Amino acid sequence: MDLETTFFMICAHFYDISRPAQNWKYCKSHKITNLIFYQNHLDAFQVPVSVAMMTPQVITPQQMQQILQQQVLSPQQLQVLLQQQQALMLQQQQLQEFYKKQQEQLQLQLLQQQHAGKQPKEQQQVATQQLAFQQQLLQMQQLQQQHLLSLQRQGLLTIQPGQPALPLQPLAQGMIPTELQQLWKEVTSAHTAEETTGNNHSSLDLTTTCVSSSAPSKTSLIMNPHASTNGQLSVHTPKRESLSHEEHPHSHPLYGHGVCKWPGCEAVCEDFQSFLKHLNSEHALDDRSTAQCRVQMQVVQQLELQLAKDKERLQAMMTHLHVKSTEPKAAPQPLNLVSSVTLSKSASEASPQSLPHTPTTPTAPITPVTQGPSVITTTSMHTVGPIRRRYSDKYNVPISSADIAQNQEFYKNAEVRPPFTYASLIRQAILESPEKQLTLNEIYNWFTRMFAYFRRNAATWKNAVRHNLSLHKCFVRVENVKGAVWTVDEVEFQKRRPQKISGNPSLIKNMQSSHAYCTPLNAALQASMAENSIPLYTTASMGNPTLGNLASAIREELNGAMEHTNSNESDSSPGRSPMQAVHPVHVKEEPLDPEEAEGPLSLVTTANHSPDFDHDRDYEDEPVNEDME
DNA sequence: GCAAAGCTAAACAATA
DNA sequence: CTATTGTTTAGCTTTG
Repeated sequence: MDLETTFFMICAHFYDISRPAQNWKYCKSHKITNLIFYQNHLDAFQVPVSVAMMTPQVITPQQMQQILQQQVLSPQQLQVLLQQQQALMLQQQQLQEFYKKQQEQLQLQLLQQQHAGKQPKEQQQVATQQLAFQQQLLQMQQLQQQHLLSLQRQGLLTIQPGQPALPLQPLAQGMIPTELQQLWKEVTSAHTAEETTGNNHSSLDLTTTCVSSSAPSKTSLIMNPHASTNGQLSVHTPKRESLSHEEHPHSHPLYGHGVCKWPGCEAVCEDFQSFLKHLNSEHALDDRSTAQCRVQMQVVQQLELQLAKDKERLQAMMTHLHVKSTEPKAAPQPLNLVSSVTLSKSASEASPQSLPHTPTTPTAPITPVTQGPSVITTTSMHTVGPIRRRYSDKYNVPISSADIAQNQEFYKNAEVRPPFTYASLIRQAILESPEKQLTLNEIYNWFTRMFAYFRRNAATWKNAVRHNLSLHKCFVRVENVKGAVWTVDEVEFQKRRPQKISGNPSLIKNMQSSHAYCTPLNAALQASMAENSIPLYTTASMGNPTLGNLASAIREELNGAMEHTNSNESDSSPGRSPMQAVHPVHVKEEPLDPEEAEGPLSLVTTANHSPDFDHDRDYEDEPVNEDME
């Protein structure tokens, strides 16, 4: 007896052989497939390669997608990455400008010198000078980097804790090059001054530069909070005052957890007094301290700049999305969408103060994804192309009308792969149709209409749809006058679920609790289900579409839960799908199981033409018209 | 480690 | 003849 025959027989035990051929064929083919595969390729199991942590500076769209979907990073980390990207771009721009300026200067110098003396020798000299100057510039830049790096190592430039190894460069180099240059010059000159003369002359330089700074008030705030009232900022005395900080004995910003928080210091000070001593001795007004201070100033300014920019951007995003989010019907639940949950979380945590309207609208469409190819997030996420199940499938199975309906705006506009299986989506498409039946083309249209993601790679997903239709016995092909349509055998569909949902009962709970506000409905549904007559399509007769969807969700969850608890009761239960009994149309060649053919419920007939499905018809204009042809 | 479920690709047949 | 629709197989990954 060969392997296939053996398996054929085994499968016949588990699957009703009298069912349509596709039922057990699936079992046979798949199991044999797997068995043969495992027999022949035992050594070929591949360990899924987990994507290594990307360097923070370069994020490919794929990685971005993965980050978003896998919740690898916290919102803060995402924020940081965003900042880094911005800083990098800024840096590039500024570097270009910087070089341009230098070129102009050189040109100017050249011209001047040419005017002064026109001897060719001098021209050569100028040329060499120019070269030397350029080299000097390069050197200077390198030194800047080195210096900043060393500052980072010393901890001079502190980074928020919890951030993943944030490199300094993006931030520091985000500074305006001229500023940086000057900063570097001053820092180095301070050092050299220290080395050579040891005097404090450079501190005077600091004073002048501080006073002549473009943002004196800001500077004063940073240097000394008390000096803000001082119109004429004098660095020397206020700074000393600020450093002594005697007014706030135990809340010195430079003192915490018994450690001096001076950048790069971290000296342990047992009490506040010793800290003050340490502060006055180690961090007195000298060249080093002032230099460090200035570095810190720059960092803070840069951060503020970044923050302002990001705030602005976030505000714009939120405004845009808020407008959009008012479009869909009341859909206040982000539900179990991995991506949207993550995103909304990150969005709201990123800078809550700039979002006056968000706290009250935790809507699913809080997505950073706006339409149009100009927006980074959208495009970068979809350019990934066909993504293979990056999403977590465990959330797929309990797909419900509510899941899709409440997030439909999101998926309509964002080319994000919906975290639902093809089977679930097909079922949803069919159930949303007024007749509970769709042609293949109508299903296609539903996909493209409801999900931006499916506006790409049509060949792939259409093939998958056809594959699913043929493969899963929950999809029944029905010959119609117009041709063939597909319907859903709800019982078959539900049958598949207990396996998956069994491992995750908490999911059901969460689901139910998340819909706690319709508890009465919940109870009613439970009651109705307890009677063993599952009112599969009663939602259609409910007035409120949202409630209907919610009820549908609950019912489905309960179905899953119940089927899980009393195993295969549904097999013999009268709660059979009405689908099979409903359509008078001729069913496909294979005769149905007589038991199944007598579906006791015919609720669907009343629901079929319920006007309440009109809200779904918004999305069905096209296919309906197309079908008329 | 295994089984089940899912996805993608592709071959192929039937049909419009 | 071509495009669409439907079926099936295969190979692979993910999940429980």
